[in-house]
Amino acid sequence: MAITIRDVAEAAGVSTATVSRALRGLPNVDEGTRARIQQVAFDLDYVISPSASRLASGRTGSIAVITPFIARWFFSTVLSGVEGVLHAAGMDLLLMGVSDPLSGQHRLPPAPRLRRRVDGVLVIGMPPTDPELAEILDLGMPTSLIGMEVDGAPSVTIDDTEAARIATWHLINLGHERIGLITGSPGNAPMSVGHERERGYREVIRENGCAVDPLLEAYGYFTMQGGEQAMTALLAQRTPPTAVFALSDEMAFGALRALRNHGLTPGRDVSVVGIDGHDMSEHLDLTTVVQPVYDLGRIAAESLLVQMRASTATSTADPVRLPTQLIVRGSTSSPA
Amino acid sequence: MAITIRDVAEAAGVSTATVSRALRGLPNVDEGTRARIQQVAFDLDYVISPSASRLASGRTGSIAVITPFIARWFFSTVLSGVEGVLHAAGMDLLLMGVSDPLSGQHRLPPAPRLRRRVDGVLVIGMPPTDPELAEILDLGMPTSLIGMEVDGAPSVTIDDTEAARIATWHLINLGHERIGLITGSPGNAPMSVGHERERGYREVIRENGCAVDPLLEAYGYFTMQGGEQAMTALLAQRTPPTAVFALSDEMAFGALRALRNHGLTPGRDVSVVGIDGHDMSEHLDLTTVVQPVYDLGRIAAESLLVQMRASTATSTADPVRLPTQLIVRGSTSSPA
DNA sequence: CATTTTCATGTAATCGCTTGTGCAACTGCT
DNA sequence: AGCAGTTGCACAAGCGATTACATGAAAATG
Repeated sequence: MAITIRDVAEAAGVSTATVSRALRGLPNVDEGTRARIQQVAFDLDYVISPSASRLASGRTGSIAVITPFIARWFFSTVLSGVEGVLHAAGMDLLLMGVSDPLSGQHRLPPAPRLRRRVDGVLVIGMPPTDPELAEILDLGMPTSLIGMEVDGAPSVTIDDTEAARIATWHLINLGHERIGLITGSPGNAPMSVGHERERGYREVIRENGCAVDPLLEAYGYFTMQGGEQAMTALLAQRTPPTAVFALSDEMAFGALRALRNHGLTPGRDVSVVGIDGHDMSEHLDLTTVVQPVYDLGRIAAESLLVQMRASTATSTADPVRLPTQLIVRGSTSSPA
Repeated sequence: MAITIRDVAEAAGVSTATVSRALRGLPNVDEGTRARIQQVAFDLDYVISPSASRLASGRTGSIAVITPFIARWFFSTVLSGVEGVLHAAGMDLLLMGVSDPLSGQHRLPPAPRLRRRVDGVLVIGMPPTDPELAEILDLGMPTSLIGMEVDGAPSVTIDDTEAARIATWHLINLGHERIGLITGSPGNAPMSVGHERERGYREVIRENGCAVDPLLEAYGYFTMQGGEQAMTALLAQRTPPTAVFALSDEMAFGALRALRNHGLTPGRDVSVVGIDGHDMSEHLDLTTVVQPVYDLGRIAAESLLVQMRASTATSTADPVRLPTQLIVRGSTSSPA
C-alpha cells in the first residue's frame, strides 16, 4: 500500500510525532533532524494523507466557492482571482454551483453540503435576500461575500449605486434627456446589485428634473439576448430614448446589436453605456464603468484567509468597496 | 461538539455500523430500522464527517479539474459542464489552475497535489506533450482528458483537423484563393489543438493547389488582442489575403476589429471564419465552426464517473470525438 | 553548584467513520 | 422437525494522521 507517516518515522529513526512536526515546519524540531526527515520523506515519495490529517486536526484546508454561474464572464473572472490566492495559500478550492448550468433551475441548497467539509466559504453574486445565502451564513463559519453586501458579513463589492450614478451622469453631461434603462428582472431583490444600480440611475434622473418614466425601463435579465430584446422594446416606443444605460456590459452588448439591427449606429443615433469592463467592451467600443472583477475575487479570498487565521470570532466585518472607473468609448456621445 | 455517528446510533438504539449502512443506503438493513435512523439523524441535524469517512473508506469522493485558464470562455464553459455532472453525482469538485491567472506563468506541477486527495482527474486543454500532463497520467488514477488526445488515456475532443478543414473549405468554396491563417504561437506542440487545426488548414490549401505561404500566417496566441495584431500584420502585406481563418473565435474577434480599424468591412472586404461557437460569435456576425463545448465537459465528467465505477483497470480508452458544425454568418462571403 | 527553563523527542489517546467477521433469528425446503 | 441459506445487526479492528502530556538532556539562571 501507500507510504504512511509510520514508514517515514521508522526509516528516519524517529517517532511519527516528530515526523509530523518536522514536515509541517513546526518549531521545537532540531534542524538536523528535520532535514533528515525531509530527505527520507522525499526518498520514499511520501505524501501526507489529507483525510487522516483532516480528521485528526479538524481542519479541512479547503474553501468552498459558491456561485450561481460558472460560465459567465463576471463569475469566471472572479473565480480566477479567488483561485490564484487559494492556490498560493495551499488551500483546496471546492467549486459549487447553486443553479443548474443548463436550466438555471435552483438545486438543493448548498449549506448542508458545506458542513464539516470546508473551513471557509466564498459566495459570489447571490441576491442578499436569498434564503440559501442566509443558511450559509448561519453555518457560522468564516465567510466572505463577493458582489453583495449583507449586514455583519465581510464582503467585497463595488459601490453599485455610485457606479450607476457615474454612468447616468455621463449621459446627462452629454446632454441626454430621455435616458432609457435596461435592468435585470422585474423583481430585483432589495439590496441586490440590480436594485442598487437601478437606484443610482433613478437618483440621477430625478436630480436632473427628468421624470422617471416606466416606459423607459426594460428588462434584460443580465444576458446579452435579454439586453437585445430590451433595447428592441425601447426602440418600439413612440419617443424612444436617445441614450440607454444597461446595468451590465453583456446587456449593453445586446443593446448595441439591437441598434444595428434597426439600422441605427450606437453612439451616433443612440448612446449606450454599461457597467463591468467586460473583455469585449473595448472591442465593441462600449462606454462602460469598469469594475475590478479579478480583484474582487482576489481580495475576498485574501480577506477570508485573514479571517480564518484570526480565529477570534469577532471578525471586523467592514465591507470592502473597490473603486470603479468610467471609460468613455464610441458608444456614447451628445444627442444629435 | 458536533454530532457524530455515535450519537445517532445511541439515539436510535443501534450500532454505529448499522447507522453507517442505513444512511448510505446499503442493503441488509431493515427498512423500518433504516427509516428510524434517518429520522433520528435528521432530528439531530447530523451530517457525516467527510474526513472520517474518507480515511476509513479510502475514497475521497472528489475529483480534480485541472485547467490552464479559468476565466476564458472555452475553459469556463467546459468547467460548467463538468460541474453539472459532478454535482449531480455528489462528488466534490476541486479546481486547480496550472498557470498563474495574471502572469500566465506556470506554477508547480499539479501532480503531487493530487495524490491521496482525489479519486479522479479531469484535465482541460493542456498540450499533449506537456510533461506535467505526463506526471498526472503517471499517477495511475482514473483520468479523462478534455480537448486533447494522448495515447491510452480516455479523452473527449472534437476532430480539430476536420474542423479546420471545414472552415478552410468554406472559404475555398466561396472562391477565395489567398487565405490567411491566424494560428496560436510559434511552437505549437505536436498533437495540440493548434497544431491539428493548422494541419487541417494546410491540407485543404494544398488540395486546392494553393501554395502554403508563410507570409499568410500570423500568430494570435489564442487571444483577442493577439488576433487583432495578427490581422493587422496580415493586412500590412503587399497582397493581403482576401479571407482569413482564425483557429479560435476569440482571435477571429480580434481580426474583425482590426479590419474595422482599417476601414474594411468583414465579410465584404475580407472574410473571416473561426472555430468555437463562442457566445459572442452570433453577436459579431462571425462565421464559425461550432464545437459543443459544454458537452465536452459534461461527457468527459460522465465518462470519468463510469471509469471510476468500473474499477477494472482495463478501461477502454477509446477517445470520444464530438461533432462540429459550420454556422455561416455575415463575416464570410465570396471575394469582391 | 543546585535549580529552574528550555528544547527535542517519544508515548499514546484521540479524530469519526467503514467494514470484515460472527452470531442469532428467520426463512423455506424436504 | 431438521437443515441449510438468508437476513439484520453488533463487535471491534482498523484508516493515518495530530497533539496533549511526559521525559530526559542540555542550557540558563542565581
